[in-house]
Amino acid sequence: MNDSPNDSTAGSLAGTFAERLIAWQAEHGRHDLPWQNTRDAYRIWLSEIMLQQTQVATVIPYYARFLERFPDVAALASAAQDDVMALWSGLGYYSRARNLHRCAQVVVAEHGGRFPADPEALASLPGIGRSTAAAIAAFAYDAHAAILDGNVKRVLARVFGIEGFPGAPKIERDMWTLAESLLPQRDLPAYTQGMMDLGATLCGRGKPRCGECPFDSDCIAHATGRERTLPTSRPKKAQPERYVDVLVIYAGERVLFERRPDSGIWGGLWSLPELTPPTDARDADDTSLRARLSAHAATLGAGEGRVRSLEPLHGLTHVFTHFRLHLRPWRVMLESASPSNGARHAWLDAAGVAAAGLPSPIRKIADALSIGSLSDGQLSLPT
DNA sequence: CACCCGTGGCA
DNA sequence: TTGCCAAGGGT
Repeated sequence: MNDSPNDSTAGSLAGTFAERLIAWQAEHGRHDLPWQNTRDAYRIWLSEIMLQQTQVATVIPYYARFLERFPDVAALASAAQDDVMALWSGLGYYSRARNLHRCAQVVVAEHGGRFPADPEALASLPGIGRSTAAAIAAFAYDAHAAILDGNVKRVLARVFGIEGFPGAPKIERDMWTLAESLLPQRDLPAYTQGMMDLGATLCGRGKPRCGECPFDSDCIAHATGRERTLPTSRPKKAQPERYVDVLVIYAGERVLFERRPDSGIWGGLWSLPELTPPTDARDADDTSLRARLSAHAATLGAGEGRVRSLEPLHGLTHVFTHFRLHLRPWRVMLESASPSNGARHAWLDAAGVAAAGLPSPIRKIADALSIGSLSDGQLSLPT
């Protein structure tokens, strides 16, 4: 189409972009990832959700465990949320797991258990946005739809010399338009996989291997020596520090856990009771701080006056994308457990802790204290 | 539109 | 050690 000598570089390249990419993918792309070589929309969907903002190597073991436990959409739809969260525990971005669960229920209830083939219908489901919808539709149904993930943004920014942070709304709009314009009329699965593979292998963030790239001679970034500066990096922002005291409240062999609300950090996971210290009372020797922690433990665990001991444990820092969290665990020994703590609380033994979905740093604390070291326990938490 | 939401690997 | 960010979506 655009192969006349008068066309711009981008126009000329655009004419052969897809066929070059598809040829490269067949020869050098990835063909044996666990979620490839299937047309099962459920398996494709599951992989796409897990792969959102998450690297392939991290996803692989989670994907295998998840499929074994929930082999089809009906099994997932009928699962308990705690079981879903437990299998997702450690993957991060836990709204993905809650949306995944809800999506499965919607697919069963409103689509007869079959994922829709229309990208727009897919994108209306929980946890599926425009790019994920296009990936599912292309891989499962050969749909003519463009993805725009981190890989594609990097490839487009370099090959077409696009300046500006790809997360900025204007740049992103332009990239969507470009991505749509480059789509081939056929071989959508190979093309889509090729975009992902090129961005993940040759055209990676660090040192792109331009000598092996099918666009070597036409890539603007390569031609102008901008491989390292494109795509434009995200504007820096100061990351806040947060501090939290967490209570490891023992009553005999059991430890008190509480379920976090669905919204906010670690939504839907089981965690330890926590208290945010006042800015002027972060010292472990602060009398008012210890009194507050003790009172909170007593209220949660056993009523006033039943706290036998309170001692600070070794702290840790957990780094998030958007802030740093300093956790200071405290060991609290109670004389006896309160019989009722409500639906948001549970006294867990080692097997219960092993089976529960915990945030990573809380899992670290539990491991350090040898809580939940029995790894074959069944999940038994209140609903 | 701006911000929120995890974790681990790697330079 | 610190910075960067990966098969993004929701609000």
